[in-house]
Amino acid sequence: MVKMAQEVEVYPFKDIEPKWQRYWEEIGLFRMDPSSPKPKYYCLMMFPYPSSALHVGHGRNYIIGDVVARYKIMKGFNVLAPMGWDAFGLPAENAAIKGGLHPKVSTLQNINTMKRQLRSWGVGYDWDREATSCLPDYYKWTQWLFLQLYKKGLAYKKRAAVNWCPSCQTVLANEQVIAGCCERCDTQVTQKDLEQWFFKITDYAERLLDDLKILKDWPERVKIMQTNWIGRSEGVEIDFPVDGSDLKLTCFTTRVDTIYGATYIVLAPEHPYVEELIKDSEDRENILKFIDEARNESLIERASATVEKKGMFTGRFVINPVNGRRIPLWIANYVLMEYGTGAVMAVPAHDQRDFEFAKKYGLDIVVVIDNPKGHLEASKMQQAYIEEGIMINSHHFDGLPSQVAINKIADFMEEKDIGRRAVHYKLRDWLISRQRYWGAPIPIIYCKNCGTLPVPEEDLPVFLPENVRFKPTGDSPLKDVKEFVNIRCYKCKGPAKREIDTMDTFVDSSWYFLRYLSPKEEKRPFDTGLVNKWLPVDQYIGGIEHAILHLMYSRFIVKVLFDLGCVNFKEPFERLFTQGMIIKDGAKMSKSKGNVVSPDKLIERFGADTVRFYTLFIGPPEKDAEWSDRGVEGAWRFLNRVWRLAEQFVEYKDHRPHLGAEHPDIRHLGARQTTDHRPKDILRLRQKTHLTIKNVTEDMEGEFHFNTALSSIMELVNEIYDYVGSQLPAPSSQLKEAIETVIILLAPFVPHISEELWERLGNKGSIFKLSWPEYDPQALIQEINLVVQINGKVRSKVEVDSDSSDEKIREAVLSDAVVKKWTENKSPKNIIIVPKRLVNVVV
RNA sequence: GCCGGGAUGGCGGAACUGGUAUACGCACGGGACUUAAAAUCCCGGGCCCUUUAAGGGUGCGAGGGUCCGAAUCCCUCUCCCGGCACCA
Repeated sequence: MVKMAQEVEVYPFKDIEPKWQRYWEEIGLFRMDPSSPKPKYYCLMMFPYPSSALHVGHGRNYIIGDVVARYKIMKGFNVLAPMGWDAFGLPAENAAIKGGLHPKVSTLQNINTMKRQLRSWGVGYDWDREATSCLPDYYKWTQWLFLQLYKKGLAYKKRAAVNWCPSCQTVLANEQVIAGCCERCDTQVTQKDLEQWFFKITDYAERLLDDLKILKDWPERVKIMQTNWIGRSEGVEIDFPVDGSDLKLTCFTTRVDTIYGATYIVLAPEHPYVEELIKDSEDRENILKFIDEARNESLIERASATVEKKGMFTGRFVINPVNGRRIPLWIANYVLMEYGTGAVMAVPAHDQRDFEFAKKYGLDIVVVIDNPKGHLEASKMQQAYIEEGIMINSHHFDGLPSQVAINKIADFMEEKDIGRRAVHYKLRDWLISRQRYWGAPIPIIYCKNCGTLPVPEEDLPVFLPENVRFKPTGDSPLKDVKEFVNIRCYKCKGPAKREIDTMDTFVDSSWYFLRYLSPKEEKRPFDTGLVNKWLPVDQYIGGIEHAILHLMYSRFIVKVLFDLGCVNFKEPFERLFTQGMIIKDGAKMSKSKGNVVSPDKLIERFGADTVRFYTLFIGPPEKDAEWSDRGVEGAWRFLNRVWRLAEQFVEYKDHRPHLGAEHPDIRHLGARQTTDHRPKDILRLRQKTHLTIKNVTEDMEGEFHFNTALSSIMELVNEIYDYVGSQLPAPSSQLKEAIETVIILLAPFVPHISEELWERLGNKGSIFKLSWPEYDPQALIQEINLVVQINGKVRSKVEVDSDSSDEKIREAVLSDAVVKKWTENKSPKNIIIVPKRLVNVVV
């Protein structure tokens, strides 16, 4: 760590930073003005869960967002940059169970800590619009949202095998299970049969997929992840009559071209027909035992492709409807009830899983698609042939290419009514109930007479009782709160019970960006007029970890609201930016790993602007980056360098003596006199100034490559130092412009020091009231160095005017001494001139 | 296994639609200032060979190709990171 001698003169960030933070609040820099005629810009950061303290990794998100907001303010937009709190959730409740504070108390405390931290970073928000999801004025409307889905039939309760986290003592949505483990605590997830509330997101699968095309400014990888998660497959559902029974088994396949090669059918152990089908089997006991074992395999075992495929013959047969072949019916652990129909037609010759299974249990293998590169012999195959080919053993489809047959067979089946085209998705419905306390109560009551009833909207909110006993039981602690649970039915006035589960916090976060437009609204969740004016969000910024969860749920909820006529847009987020993580010692920062870098200490030592600068300079913001304390010092040095430069200029401006003997730096600068190139140097300085404006603006408008934007500004500062250092500069408009440009371009990144220097240079008012500078294309044109290559190798350079004709350039190049040396005795075959870049002489 | 993304000095990373590879910063070496240090300012640097100077060769994970010219385009391969993972 650095030693910081007290006597060293450094810029006074400790005075500057609070001063300007106060000033921005006073002038309401971040207060959105509803009556402004300026174009709107909704800049949204994913609202955080209020944990005890932020580290520099969290800071990256807010700093990036703050840079964007400040830049857009300078570009003349009416910027909306709100902030809120995703304040329900497990950690606060778990802390309470361990004997800590009540979740409400700890959450509100954490919010205060985080607000202080955000402020100390110089990150600005329109705090009048703050929304906190754990407060009744917010969750009232989360409950309202539930009721809307309920009314539309999009919220329903069903008994199902669900993911259960034994550590969190609650169910999880499919999206919250990562490789068979809980996304929060990494505990292995088990299966439980429970009655749970779901949102019918599967009804929106097609639209969630299709509308990804609208999202042009989303990272491709996020769209791909969502596409894969939705998992659309086109195929055919085929009915297989069970021999000696009225039952029909329907199988879904994407490879109907292989139907003639189906040699057996496999059912999932959970398939509803299993019981009926095996009731007369001699082997019934063993089959039931097998099913039981398969169902008890953990998710991780079931999900893993490497687990051994196991199955049992049911003793029954089904009829392949295309050829009348009687084929055996099996039950196997590798068939999933949740996907397709829970019954699969097996074609061992053309599916690797079926192939392995058939080999293991001695089932028939029939080739129906031949490899054009060499005839397939079922008995000799080492693995399934899954590619396209020529149809064989398939009656009148023989000889067709399989990719043609696939459609013809589907037509044929629809004609004969033995099958039909169908689309299936991997996406499952969203399980939203949680057996936990710290969430929005699900607004449902159960009446013995009237059944399941939604709480009337006028009775919202269903208040979350505060006086509860926290214990990890697997049931919501609300179960024991009698005055909460036991109520009268509003219909029959008889005794009724409230739903005791609360909602997944992802429901809270699926609509918060609408609440910001009218956070104090009491009569409705949001002001439709304002929301329609301000949405979609122009720029959304957050972590890649939400690529599927939050971002898909929000898209779903907005589409539901669109269908309800509550909003007039189909997608909530126009442009998405996902920033990378900050890594320390090779790992994500976390308390348990002990590698957390606290921003508070760094701000204390170097100031917020240094932390901001380094965080932005560390690398491209969408990529992960390794934190380096040394790098912070580099940022600190640079800001001091800017400070000294500007301070020096303040002295010029005032015509005060600037070569004071006491000040070694300036004495030194004055002492170095070289030949006077001033007119040329001044042009070069102006060129660099305008080139920097161009580069920085392009980085701001493009992919947010703030690291290169800052590099450009540093180059300009170096150029100014060179200019100032090589002569005794008289105050000039070009030098003034260069220094002012540095300060203005730096403003979105390091706002405190920029405001202060701007003021010290004699300007009034906030630097953010200026408009962003535009570059002068004329300033970029001047004499240029053309690189001269001989046969593609750099050998020399010539200086020419930027508007020289090719003829002139050719002349200049051929008369160059180095070129002459290399082309001696040879005449140039070809001379390639790349305008403003290089000349290649081919000999 | 499938689908993405990536590999550039000692390190983080630049390089516009193919056109001076290594900008900017960190670390390092040298110098100035200083009693000294810190801070600051200036200079230096891919690697190899040669050298008084200058110069030459080579170099963007590996190998090949297209082109006057390739980090960038094409083919083959290696490794790393992320997502999905028995989806029929």
